[in-house]
Amino acid sequence: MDNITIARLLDETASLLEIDAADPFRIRSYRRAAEAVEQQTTQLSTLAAPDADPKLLLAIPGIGKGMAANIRDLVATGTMPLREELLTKYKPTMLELLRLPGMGPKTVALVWSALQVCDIDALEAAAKAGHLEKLPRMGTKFATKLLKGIEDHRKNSGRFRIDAARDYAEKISALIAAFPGIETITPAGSLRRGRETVGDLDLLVTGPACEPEVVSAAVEHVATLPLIDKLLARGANKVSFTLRNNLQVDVRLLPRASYGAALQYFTGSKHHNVALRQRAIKRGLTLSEYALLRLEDNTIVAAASEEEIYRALDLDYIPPELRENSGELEAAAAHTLPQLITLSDIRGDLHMHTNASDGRDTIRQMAETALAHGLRYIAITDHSKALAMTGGLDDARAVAHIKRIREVNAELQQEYEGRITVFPGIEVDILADGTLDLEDETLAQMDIVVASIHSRFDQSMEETTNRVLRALENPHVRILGHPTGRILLKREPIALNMNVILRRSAELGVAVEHNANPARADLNDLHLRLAKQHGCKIVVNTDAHSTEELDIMSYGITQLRRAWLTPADLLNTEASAEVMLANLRPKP
DNA sequence: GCCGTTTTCGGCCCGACTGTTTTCAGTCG
Repeated sequence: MDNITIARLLDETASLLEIDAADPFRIRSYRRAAEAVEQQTTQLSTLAAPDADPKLLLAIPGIGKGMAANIRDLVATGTMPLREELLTKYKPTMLELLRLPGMGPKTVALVWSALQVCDIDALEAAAKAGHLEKLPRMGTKFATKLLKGIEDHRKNSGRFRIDAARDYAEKISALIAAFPGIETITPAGSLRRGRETVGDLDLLVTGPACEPEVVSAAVEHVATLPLIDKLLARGANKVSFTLRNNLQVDVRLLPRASYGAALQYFTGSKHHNVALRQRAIKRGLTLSEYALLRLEDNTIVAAASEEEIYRALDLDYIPPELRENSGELEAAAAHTLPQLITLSDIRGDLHMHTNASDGRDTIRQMAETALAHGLRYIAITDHSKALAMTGGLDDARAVAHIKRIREVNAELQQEYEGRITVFPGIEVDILADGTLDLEDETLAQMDIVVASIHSRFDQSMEETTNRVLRALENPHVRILGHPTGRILLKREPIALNMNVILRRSAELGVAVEHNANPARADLNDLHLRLAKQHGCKIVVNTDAHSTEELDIMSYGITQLRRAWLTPADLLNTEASAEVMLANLRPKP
């Protein structure tokens, strides 16, 4: 049993305990343990083996005697007594109910005890039949909202966020690569195009072991991978299967000679490929997943690499992120494709948290990791007091925190000879009426004030828009944080008039943030293009809560590339911290 | 359940907001 599975089972047990109305602190122990397990780099199954030193498990923070016993049970038997006991009282499908908006553990327990409802279909039926309204503290409004939530959930489920998909792709690729004679494994499809979510995983495999006369052995290897849940299909050079989480994976093993054509074909998008094939036909050629052929005599024009295929069609190479048939073919023909932004263009990150609020690491740790990532400047922007659960800072603590940030900055400036600058900042909360939850005098002391919405996602579009507009008028606000408030796969974006907000941001010189977090991938390509049109200053930030999360900048870049953005379109590509700061809205 | 210790038990993040209320439980972050 791998760490991820152990973590998932512990986390599920925590949810079941919640439904069981158990001691909240006990529940939190299970959640903390799950997180701790997930972050371990060594496999716990070895530490939990009967002959292993029991101290090794206990050395992990968050794992005590009880949890160590749980983990040993999980590794030995695949389950544990508490989990089994809870599953006699509740159903595993109830865990899915918890993912619906408005459904917490108490409500899940209530519909179970009162109506024997334990899955989404039954809950939907109960809501439609008006049964929910007879329950305490539930009315028509709740039922309406719930039905909408179920609809959204159904629409999204079955799709996986790009970060999860990429993790699975890497895991599977490592297993496939173990077979001798396999050289290259490339994820194709929407993952390669950098879509925010993917429906299934396409993995293209090549190398000497994929040549037609020997490929069957490699196919056998893929078809017997240990993490396969259901084997769906197995052909001469293709294997399809699903993982336990229902993610479908299609693996294709192809000879080197046609790898480029296959990669092009399976990367898509469908519309891009249709347009590309039409272009081929106009030139007396035909494009398939095997090769670009001349129609009259079937001779191969190009097949081994994507570059030569595009070149043979009189096109510049089109990066996968642009392949949506939205003008990229015309631009490639006219040699006017933009020089897209890359990760190495990013020189600063202006939104991150430390252990002063809900982050995990210190100012110094964040700064040193940022430096190691090649950044020249960062802003520490912990939460303000309205976000109480994060330990958000009130005015006094915020001011004290600035002082610490300045001290650390002074130390780092000396140690690293000015290669990294740390700006003091805050992520201030935009309250329901558009005011901010800290005093202007406090904000005046910050170099970077990021204003974000964290509550009242139910306001009307007009109310929310006005709320943001009012916040923008505060002269201390320099960055509008995660503007659409979207939590991918979980919540719709806030209903607001982005056009108006982006226009006003541009007028005031307030930068708009593209949040790099794949969960919050929140300005979509349309918004980003609109922001560019309006002349907005755009920044891409990680919103990191730990040093590891500084890695997620790469996901933000992918989305910027999809929006055709170049380094010149971003503010935090500026090499000099001072120049970047001077380009932000001037301090009052 | 974990942790830290004053080795035996008390502390462990909490405020905003909603829908249903006539004073608050439940959800969310």
